[in-house]
Amino acid sequence: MQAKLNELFSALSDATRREILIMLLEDDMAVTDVAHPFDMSLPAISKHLNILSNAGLITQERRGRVNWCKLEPDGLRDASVWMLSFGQFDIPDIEDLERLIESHIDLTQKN
Amino acid sequence: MQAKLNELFSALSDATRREILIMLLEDDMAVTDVAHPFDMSLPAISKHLNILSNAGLITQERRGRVNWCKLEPDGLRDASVWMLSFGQFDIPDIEDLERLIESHIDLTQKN
DNA sequence: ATTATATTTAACCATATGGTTAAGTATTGA
DNA sequence: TCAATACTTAACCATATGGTTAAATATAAT
Repeated sequence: MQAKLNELFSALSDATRREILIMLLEDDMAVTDVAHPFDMSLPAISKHLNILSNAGLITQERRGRVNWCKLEPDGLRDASVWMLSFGQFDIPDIEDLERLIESHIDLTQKN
Repeated sequence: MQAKLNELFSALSDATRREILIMLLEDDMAVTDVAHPFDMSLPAISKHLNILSNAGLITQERRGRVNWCKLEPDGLRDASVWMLSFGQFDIPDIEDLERLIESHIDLTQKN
């Protein structure tokens, strides 16, 4: 369990990977399309996608020569449970959530 | 903001640091006492505590020669908001939370 | 059959991370 | 004043991480 949490939080600790997750909120994507907005080589993105897969945050399904990347909605669950179990911080208010969701949308539109 | 989230998730990606946070749920602790249950040198723990401080997850207050470590309850907030904003995963059920809180208690008793 | 597309694998590099030991700095107690 | 306590800082080391380019693989299109 600790190893799994290590992997999860570690996967989330990189901004590129978090952006990829946000992009995948919109829709499933091919690896090349995931790579497009980033100023980074395809192999680099491929590595990031592997890390996200291993952490259980996405799944990849190859159809023909295209590898489709798809958000794994329950992937964040364990990390979320771990954090909420602290129960020490104020429950994030709705406005914070809304502001952040907006910013996700801004981001996906920009790219 | 991305840099802050990097720091936060990165701080949480290490099992030693997560255990320290759980220990601090019980009470504030001196550095030496934090170090005690771990099979690791004091400087190593000191580094971990710095990382937790920089991530905003704990605060340290020196009184005399003792540096008291204290959980920063709102420290997890930003990371939590980020994760909840995905809103894609099932809300963690109460039983999961309770089971995990129990396991935290077991852990602090063991040490 | 050949070429283009989509992606991964391999080899490499610089920097970051997590540990160590040894030495340094305050503060407290005898 | 001298020694013990509670740390932190410095220097170092091995391995991990995040990037690169070049080559390999598999499928699709011509």
